[in-house]
Amino acid sequence: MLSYSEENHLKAIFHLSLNNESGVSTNSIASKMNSKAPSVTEMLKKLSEKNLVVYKKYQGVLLKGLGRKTALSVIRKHRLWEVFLVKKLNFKWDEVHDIAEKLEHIKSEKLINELDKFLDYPTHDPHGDPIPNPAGFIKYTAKLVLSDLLIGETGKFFGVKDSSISFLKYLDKREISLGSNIKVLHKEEFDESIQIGLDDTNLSISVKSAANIYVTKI
Amino acid sequence: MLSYSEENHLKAIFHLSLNNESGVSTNSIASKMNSKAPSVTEMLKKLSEKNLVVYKKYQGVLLKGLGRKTALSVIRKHRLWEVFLVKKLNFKWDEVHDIAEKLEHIKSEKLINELDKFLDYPTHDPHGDPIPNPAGFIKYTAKLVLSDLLIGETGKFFGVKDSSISFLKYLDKREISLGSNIKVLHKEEFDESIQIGLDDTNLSISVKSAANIYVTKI
DNA sequence: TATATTTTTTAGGCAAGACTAAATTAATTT
DNA sequence: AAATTAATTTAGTCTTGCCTAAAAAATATA
Ligand SMILES: [Mn+2]
Ligand SMILES: [Mn+2]
Ligand SMILES: [Mn+2]
Ligand SMILES: [Mn+2]
Repeated sequence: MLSYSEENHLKAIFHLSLNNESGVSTNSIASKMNSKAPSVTEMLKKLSEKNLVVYKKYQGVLLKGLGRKTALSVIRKHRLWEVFLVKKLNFKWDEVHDIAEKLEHIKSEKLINELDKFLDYPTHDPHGDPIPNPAGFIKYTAKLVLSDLLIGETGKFFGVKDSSISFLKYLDKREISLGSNIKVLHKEEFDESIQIGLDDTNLSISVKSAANIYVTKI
Repeated sequence: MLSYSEENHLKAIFHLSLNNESGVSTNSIASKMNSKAPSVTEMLKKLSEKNLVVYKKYQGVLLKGLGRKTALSVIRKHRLWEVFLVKKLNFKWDEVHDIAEKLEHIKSEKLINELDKFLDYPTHDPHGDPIPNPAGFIKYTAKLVLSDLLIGETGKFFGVKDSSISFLKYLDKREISLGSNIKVLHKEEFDESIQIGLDDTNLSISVKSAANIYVTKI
């Protein structure tokens, strides 16, 4: 049975390896986990010992079969609990992450599969991230970002890249919510701000914001 | 913020103090927690330092205001989660305890109060134990046990004293479930077994079983 | 009441998971 | 190709939570 810390390290490695197929660095893990490099090194040795990762000194780390499967199982739990909190317990999408960080470590096949059923097999969490299936298969959507759209194009908002509380609250305030159709009306040359049309209202957002809004072109 | 172990010790002290108002012994805590006396002694010092318990060497321990409140809050979470598992996720009453042992330590006022609301403010857990309210008030029912009833009397089954998996499964097999009306038909002198009537069926159970079935006389 | 037994505490140790400071290796610059 | 800088690992330490064995205190018994 893996410890919370072991599971969290596997999860961090999984997320980081999506942008870095060649090997995840010690420092990047430490920074993602708000810990320090020596703590990570020690953990990598242990995970390697347990055959969950491939790790060679100074070379970075990658997940092996069971390590990857474990990471995906933790992510599955995390996201299903987030759905539960939002759909059943009236949480806002900016309130669920920290609680899901704890819930994701409760190990019970029956618990998570019954929860999945109870929620009617959701495919995405409240931030638009896909939920791995019980076998650890995860279905990604091609990641286009609002700032990639050209003037005149419209995208459907399906997820956030940055899911920090401040960004989520910012989107709430502007009533930009998952599923909205967003049309790019104009791009300001001066400050790169983007004019968008949302239902019947128009508003202006920064490139930085636009770069954190995943859309599918429609 | 208290650790899981601190919360578990407070909970153990609370449960033991119900039968022992003068002070809970180190050994009784160790035995309830499947740990050893020196571990308990150490924890009692810490809890005492934090002003959660009254502890004097060799004299046993009792909860103080905040210690008691914390214990009740953990018990509230435990029992609400058990209700959730049975009522919403199709768990049997013998399958919920271990998972609730983990869930009870997740600290979020909003989480537990929304869960309470979602479950429609249940008053008892799946084993018939009362759920403390948010303020830590707990409503006990006078505890009469089936073996206390005289021949001819009928009791309504409202809880189990022993909630071990084996006893719960035993009751399931015999279809003795919470809410049933149980009539004492006969007490066998030879082996002290008790004949009971349940709906339209009669069956025989041991005194030991009968002594673990809480009833209210009707 | 003195002795034996039981209970509890103290002493000392171990493992997990974190840290800082120092050493080592790798990568980048001059 | 050195020299400098950056990244990583090693060494050593700390805290929490557990343990066993030994000592001390309380309780029971003769
Ligand atoms: Mn999250
Ligand atoms: Mn986590
Ligand atoms: Mn329970
Ligand atoms: Mn517990």
